[in-house]
Amino acid sequence: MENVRDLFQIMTRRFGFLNKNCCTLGGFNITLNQSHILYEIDRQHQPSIQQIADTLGTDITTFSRQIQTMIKMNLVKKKPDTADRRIFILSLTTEGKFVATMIDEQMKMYFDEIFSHMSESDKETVLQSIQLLNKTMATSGSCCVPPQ
Amino acid sequence: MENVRDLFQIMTRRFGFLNKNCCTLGGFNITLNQSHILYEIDRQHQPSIQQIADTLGTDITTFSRQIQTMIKMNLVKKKPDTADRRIFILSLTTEGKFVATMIDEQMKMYFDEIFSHMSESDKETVLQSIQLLNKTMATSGSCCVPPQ
DNA sequence: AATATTACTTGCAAAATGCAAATAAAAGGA
DNA sequence: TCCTTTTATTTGCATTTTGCAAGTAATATT
Repeated sequence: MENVRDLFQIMTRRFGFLNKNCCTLGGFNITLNQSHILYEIDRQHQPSIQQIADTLGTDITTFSRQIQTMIKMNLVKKKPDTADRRIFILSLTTEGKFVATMIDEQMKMYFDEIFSHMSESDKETVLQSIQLLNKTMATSGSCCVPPQ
Repeated sequence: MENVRDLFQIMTRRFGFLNKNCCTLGGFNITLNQSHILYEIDRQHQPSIQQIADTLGTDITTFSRQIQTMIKMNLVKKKPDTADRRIFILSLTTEGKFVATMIDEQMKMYFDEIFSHMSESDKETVLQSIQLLNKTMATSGSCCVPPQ
């Protein structure tokens, strides 16, 4: 058995490549980072700029500009919160949602391909393992959150 | 059970944060990217510049400059290959090796912390799952390699 | 009402990126 | 062998990305 860090490093690198491939596929040309932003806006419920920046561990001033770019690209919208006018709520435009969905389907295809080389019970074990790992990392204090 | 992509996305994000934390800890101030470069040079046997760039999926011209920076920082050395003088072999300096080792130990501590919240048999299952996953992704054609 | 905090934006200078082109060495073909 | 092609690496250059410091505007606290 290789050491633990090696296992994780290799796995996350491969997953990173997979993610990167999905960005450039199918004509739309977005960066890996933009793909992650689309993903998070799609996932979270009425997220603010600050929330997504925190989730991704990106500096807020940098993120502010990344959003400006994506608004110009017509992938993302922002509208002021009705209750607190300092806050801007992010959402995907129709085009942004389309791109996010395309990427999602592409990722699903890749995963299906990977897991097609595994028995159903192995697949089950692997997915449950990752789920357990995520749960454990979530409870495990300061180790797996953005710095500061 | 959440969907597969979500599981992976969350896991790799957490692992990314963990990695990032290790860069800034303990006084040395290197970027996440530099940490990955140290890791790969340490891991591979007499790697060339091209090899590491390929492993990390980084553009060769960008990588050439990243290495120049790390040589100036006295973390990395390069020396021409004796057999093929186009090639430069990378290695860590004493200081680079020290930093790589510190990061490695820090990562090990984090992993120990995470897995301390798990039963020994769960830990075993999780690690074997990741190993299986890596093996499967390795054989599974074009899906998990750098673009082009 | 004055002060502090929070959410977000902009100025600016530094760093990182990648394409095109250059160099230099090795490999392959006639 | 000479000529062409390929490979490994570097540099020029223009663009993009980054993050700190400082700003605005709105809410929260005192």
